[in-house]
Amino acid sequence: MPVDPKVPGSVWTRPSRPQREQLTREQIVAATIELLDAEGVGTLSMRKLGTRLDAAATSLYRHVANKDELMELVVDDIYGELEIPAAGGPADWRAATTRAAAGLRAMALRHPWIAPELGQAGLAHVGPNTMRVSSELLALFEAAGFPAQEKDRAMGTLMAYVIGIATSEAAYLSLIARSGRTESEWVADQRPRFDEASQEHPRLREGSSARQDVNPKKIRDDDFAYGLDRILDGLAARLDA
Amino acid sequence: MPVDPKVPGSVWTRPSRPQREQLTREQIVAATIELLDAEGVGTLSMRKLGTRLDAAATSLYRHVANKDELMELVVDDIYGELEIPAAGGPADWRAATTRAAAGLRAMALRHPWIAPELGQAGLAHVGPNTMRVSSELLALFEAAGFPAQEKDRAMGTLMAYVIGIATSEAAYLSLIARSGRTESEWVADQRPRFDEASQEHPRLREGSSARQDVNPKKIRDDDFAYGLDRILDGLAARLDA
DNA sequence: GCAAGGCGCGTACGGTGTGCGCTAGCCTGA
DNA sequence: TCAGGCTAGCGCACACCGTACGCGCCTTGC
Repeated sequence: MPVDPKVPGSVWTRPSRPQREQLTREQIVAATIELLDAEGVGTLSMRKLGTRLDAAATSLYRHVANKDELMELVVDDIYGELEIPAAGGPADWRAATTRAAAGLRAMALRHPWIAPELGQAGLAHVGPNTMRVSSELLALFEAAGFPAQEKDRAMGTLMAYVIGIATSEAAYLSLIARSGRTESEWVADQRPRFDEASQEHPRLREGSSARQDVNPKKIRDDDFAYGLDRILDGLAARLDA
Repeated sequence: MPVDPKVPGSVWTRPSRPQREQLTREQIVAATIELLDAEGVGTLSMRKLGTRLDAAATSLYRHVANKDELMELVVDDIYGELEIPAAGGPADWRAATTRAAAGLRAMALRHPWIAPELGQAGLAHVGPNTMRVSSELLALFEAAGFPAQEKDRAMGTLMAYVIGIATSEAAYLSLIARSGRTESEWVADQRPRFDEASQEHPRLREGSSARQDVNPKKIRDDDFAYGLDRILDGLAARLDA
C-alpha cells in the first residue's frame, strides 16, 4: 500500500529531520571538485552533486546562484592551489617564471577539466584567488624589469601559452583516461590509425615516428619546456633592448 | 475531431512524402556552422538543427554518429577556411608564420565558439583539413631550418599560444555579444566593477588604466602581435644557434 | 514564548541526446 | 515487370538535465 507523501505520517512515527549540519558554499565547492576530478566535467550534474552531499539538488541553489556561478567558484578555488614564487631581483626572474608556469600546468593536469574553463575565464572572472595569482605573476614581470606598458603583455603571452598547451594535454589525458588504458598503451594502439590517416602527409609522421620509443609523458614534459624556454628567450631579448 | 495519427489517412487523402531532397552530411555540417555562428555553442541542439533543415532531429543520426562526431566534422570544416602561405626560403619564414598565426586567430574570432574545441582537438581529431593545416605549418618550420626533432615543437609552441589567446578573446567577445553592447561600451561599463574588485591588487589596475582610452580592439590586436613577436624572436634565436 | 526569516525539499516544467522500430520510396536482380 | 531488400526519415519514448516555485520545519533574536 503506497503512502501518499502529501499526507505526512503522524508526528510520532515520522522521524524528526535528521539534523544534518548545514550545507555551506565551501562544502559544495569542495564536493564539486571531488566529483569533477573523479568523473570529468561532462557528467557533472546538480542532482549528482546533491546526492553526494546527501541533499536535494535544489537545496544547492540556496548557496549558489546557478551552475555557471558554481563553476566560477570552483575555478577560483583551484587557483588557490597555486603558489607563485615571490618576486626576487631581475636575476632569478627566469627561474621564478618557469616555476610559476610549471605550477600552472601541473594544476591543470591535476584537474584536467579545468583547462577549458581557464581559457574562458580571462577578464570575466574576478575571484580573489584569480586576482591574487595575476597580481603575483605581474609582480614577477615587474621585478624582471618590464616597463608598465609591457608587463601585462608579457604575462598574457606566457599565460596564453601555458593555458593553450595545458588544454590540449588535458583533453588528451582525459580521452585516455576514459579509454581505460595507460598513456603508453593508448599511444601504441593509436599508431596504426594515425599512420594510415597521415599517409598523404608524410611530414606529420616524421616527428612522431622518430620519438616512437620515448616515454610519452617525458615527451609532453619536454615539449612544454621547449616552448616555455623559447618564449622566455624572446621575452628576455626584449628586456635587454 | 482530432485525427488519430496512429491510423494514417487513406492512401488517397494522404499526401505522398513531400519529395524532400536528401539530407547530406555536408548540408548538416553547413547548417550547424550557421547556427553556431548565430547563437553560440551553448544553445545548439539536435532538435533546433533538425528544425532548421526541415527534418526531425533523429533523422540527423543517419548521417552523423552523434553530436560529438558532428562537432569534429564541423571543426575540420572550419579548418578548411584556413590558408597557410606556401613555404618559401628561410628568408620569409617569419612573415609566413606571422600570416599563418594571424589567419588562425582570425578564424577563431570569426567563429568564437570554435576556440575551445580547437584546444580539445589536438591529436584526437584527424580530419583531412586539420591534417593539411598541420602539415603545411610544419613545412613552414622545416623550410625555416628547424631540424626534424624540433619543428614539431616549434609548431606546437606557436599553436598553443594562438589557441590560448584566441580562446580567451573569443570567450570575452561572446560575453560582450550576449550583453548586447559594443566592446567599448562594455569595457566602460565594467570598469567600476573591476576597479573595486582590484582595490587590493593595485598592480592589476596600472595596465588597464594606462590604456583606458585606447580602442579595445586595437589593444587586443597589439597584445596578440606582441606575444607572437616575442615567440618568433625566441624561435629565431634558437635557429641561429 | 513568540515572530520572522533562512533553509531544505518535493514537485514540476521545459528542455536535452539518442535508441528503437515503423514506413515508404528507390534500386536491384531475376 | 515485379518482388524483395535497402535506406532515409520519422514518431515515440526514455532517462536525464537545470532550475523556478512554494511549503513547512528549525533556528535565531527579542
